[in-house]
Amino acid sequence: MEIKNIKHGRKDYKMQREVRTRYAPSPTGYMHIGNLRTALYEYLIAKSQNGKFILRIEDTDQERLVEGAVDIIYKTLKLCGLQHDEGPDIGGPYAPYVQSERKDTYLPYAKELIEKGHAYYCFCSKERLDALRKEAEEKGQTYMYDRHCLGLSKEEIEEKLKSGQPYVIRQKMPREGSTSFEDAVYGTITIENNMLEDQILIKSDGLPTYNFANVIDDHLMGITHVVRGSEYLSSTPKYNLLYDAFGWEIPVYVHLPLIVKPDGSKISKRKGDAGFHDLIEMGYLVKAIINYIALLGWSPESNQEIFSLEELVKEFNIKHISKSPSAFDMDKLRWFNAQYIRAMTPDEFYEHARPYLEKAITNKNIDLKKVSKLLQARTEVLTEIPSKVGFLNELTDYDLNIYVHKKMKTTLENSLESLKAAVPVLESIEDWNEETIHNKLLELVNQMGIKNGQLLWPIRTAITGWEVTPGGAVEIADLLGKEETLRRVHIGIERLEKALAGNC
RNA sequence: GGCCCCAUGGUCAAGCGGUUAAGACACAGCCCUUUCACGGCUGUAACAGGGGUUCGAGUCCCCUUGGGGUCACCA
Repeated sequence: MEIKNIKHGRKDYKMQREVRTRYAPSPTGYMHIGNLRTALYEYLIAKSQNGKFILRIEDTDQERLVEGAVDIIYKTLKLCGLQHDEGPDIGGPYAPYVQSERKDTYLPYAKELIEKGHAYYCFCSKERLDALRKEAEEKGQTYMYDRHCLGLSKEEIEEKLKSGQPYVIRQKMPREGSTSFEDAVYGTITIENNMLEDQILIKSDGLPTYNFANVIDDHLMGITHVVRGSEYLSSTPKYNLLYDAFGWEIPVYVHLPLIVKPDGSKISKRKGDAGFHDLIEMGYLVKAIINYIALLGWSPESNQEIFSLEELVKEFNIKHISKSPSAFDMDKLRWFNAQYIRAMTPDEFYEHARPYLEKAITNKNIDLKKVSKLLQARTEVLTEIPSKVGFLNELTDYDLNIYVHKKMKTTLENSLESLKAAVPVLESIEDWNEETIHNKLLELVNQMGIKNGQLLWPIRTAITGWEVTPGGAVEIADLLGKEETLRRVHIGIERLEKALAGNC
């Protein structure tokens, strides 16, 4: 009862403490979409409680280091607006924030553990370990370190140390009982202690393993909420044993469900799955990506779907994080992207579309801004722009059958009539713009006593040569200009006449 | 294989013992309309299976099945 009260008091204290989360990537050069979401949630958890978001680089595995990877991390966080409050590039009260630069801080803690009886030196060679592993495998057993070095006497250890024999430091796990912990999303998790291996804390190169460094650094840096992927769920008891051995307060754990591919398998760089930067290159907007992944594994209380980062900060709540893995759905991302495109002002969209338009449209007479207006409601992903505007450059050969449209009630014959009738009307337009073209053409429709489509469909067909185009006859005629429009209409007339004559 | 976790339409998901089981994407149809889009409306579609508990179970418990994670001197 008393203990319970103490714990309770501690919890209250914790609630008053400043919330501190950390994003702790290892610099391997690829921004996995799941990692990004972890960073996002860490940011949201901190910011929604007026806390701090810290960036820490976990580079204790020097073999996996990738040049420039840290810059990718900075760049991505910045692009996404996930501005950290402390980190290697901006410093902070707990610097340094790169684990390789904190190399010397870990060993003393490991030694403290040895003194307390929670860890021990191990001099086993890689060969011996491999042989052990192989043997276990052949017997169909689960390999676990046999504690060979636990029995070493103090003298033996001294001697080996003195002779410079390479060593690691292992955590000594309890062999009986079980360890439970509370996860903010998964609830209580219990694992039998005999499932816990005497994991390595300090590697033979003197650097700590993740398993050790994360505990030391999280404590030293005052991290209150440890947020990470659910793959760490089963090793969390090991970390808690460490916290307990040191007498440190255990942080709040927030394990996140995985993001998987539509077929349920996990996303991997090796299989060529798209990372964050690939999505950007594919024409997706940063804000759309953030919005989408925020909703992959978390849901707001309302039915709102479109969220700015600021709104997410307001709405985010750990309680609504789900436990089951979610599939990354490109279609839905596309939809979000389209939503963001439509929400832009015409000028904003133009700025985004311009690079694509400039590359795709070689016809210098075309007003790109007008094209951009036509495209905004018809674009879901920026990269699809080029495929929609080719007809503006030049009129290519087209199948005359596209003049025939059932719903428009157009045929080769009446298309020819319409085009012929349109020529003098178009020629008579002095001030060539959408309004004048529109008015004149509709006037003609009235005169001819036909439906709009019967005149406009053939014109659009003649001046584009495409069955489907962004914009109708009027907009496109305006874009092409009077001369080019008439030139293309005449080509249409010629080709239709030829075809009809041939048929008779 | 041992251990851990998960399980509502094709996908993302709401739901906290009593609901006609939301909403979104995708799909289909209709409307708008000079094509295509946009927009609007409508529709198809789900509680994995079996046992309990309860007056009553998607909601709680157990089993089965399925999926995922984890078992490194990687994180």
